[in-house]
Amino acid sequence: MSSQVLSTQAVSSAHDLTETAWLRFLRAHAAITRELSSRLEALHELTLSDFDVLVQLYYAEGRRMRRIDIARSVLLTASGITRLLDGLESCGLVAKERCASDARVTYAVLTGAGVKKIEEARESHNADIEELFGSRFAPEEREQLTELLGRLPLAHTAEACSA
Amino acid sequence: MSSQVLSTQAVSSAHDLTETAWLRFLRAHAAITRELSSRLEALHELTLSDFDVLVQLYYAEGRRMRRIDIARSVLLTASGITRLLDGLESCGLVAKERCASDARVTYAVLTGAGVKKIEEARESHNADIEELFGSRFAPEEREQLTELLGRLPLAHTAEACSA
DNA sequence: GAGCTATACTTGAGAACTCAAGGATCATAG
DNA sequence: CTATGATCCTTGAGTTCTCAAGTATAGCTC
Repeated sequence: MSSQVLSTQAVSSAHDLTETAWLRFLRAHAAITRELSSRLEALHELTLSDFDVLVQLYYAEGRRMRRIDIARSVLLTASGITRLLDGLESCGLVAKERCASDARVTYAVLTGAGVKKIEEARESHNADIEELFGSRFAPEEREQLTELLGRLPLAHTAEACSA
Repeated sequence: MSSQVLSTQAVSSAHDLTETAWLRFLRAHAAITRELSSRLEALHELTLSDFDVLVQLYYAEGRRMRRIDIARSVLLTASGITRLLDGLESCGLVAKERCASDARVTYAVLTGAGVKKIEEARESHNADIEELFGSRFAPEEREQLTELLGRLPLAHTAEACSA
């Protein structure tokens, strides 16, 4: 790490290489999410997590999901989701809905305002992602990168999303 | 995103590809750092950020750095560093040191205990990184990945580290 | 149908940040 | 030498999470 690790030259053993790659991964994540979330906040008053949840709901069947499934798909804890949805509910973007067959679960449903919001926000946000992330790579590099990243642990996401 | 975006099959346009790659990047980061930091905490009572700062100091000249430079290299704000170092100082891993030539700056210096701590922690932590991240890739894939990640915005890290 | 365990959700307390503001020192320009 | 502005650091307040504990419901087993 430090000087050696982030400069390209000192890359030598397989081990240092892993360290370099990991450090770049970490720093890039910090730098990009910082910028993305500040833009998202400024333009749409949404957190990156808010946005993430909204998009999950947007694509879900009936634009509705169990809270626990949201938690798993965006990698937050159940209690994190409770608090996050509290916010989105008080903004009128999401509503609660009881489940007929299981009284333990409450669905989160996207409201009309929520749909509108996410459609607006997605435009600028996708452009930002393209600028800060995607545009760095040629088409076939994108595929490579996507494939490589796909080998990393994604926790429950893959399962939750391949359903 | 959602179903389409994280499954490999629905990958089609360049745009969706960027979205997929970005989502994988985000989720992988969440999943890996969660696991890494829980192991680090359990074995060594260190945060991922603590560790990061400690390693930066470990490799710095004289094992000493200005707080502002630490902030830039690990991508935290100055105030975040103040609080983080407060913790490390009260654990005796790091000490303050006045700068002779500039009274505004206080250095953070790694103590003997700090050196020992980081050398211990690095062993298991590097193994964890290898397990959760590096081991997913063949040697030449590591180089590819490292190169690709190097094109992403790393904020001040590159400058701070190439010095 | 009584008890057990598992699941879904919420809540209180606390960790790890951020931002905005303030204090101290430095560097420069007049 | 003195004002001006930049830089380094800290602090108070607020945000967004987490973990642990608690409540309520479900389903299974005997």
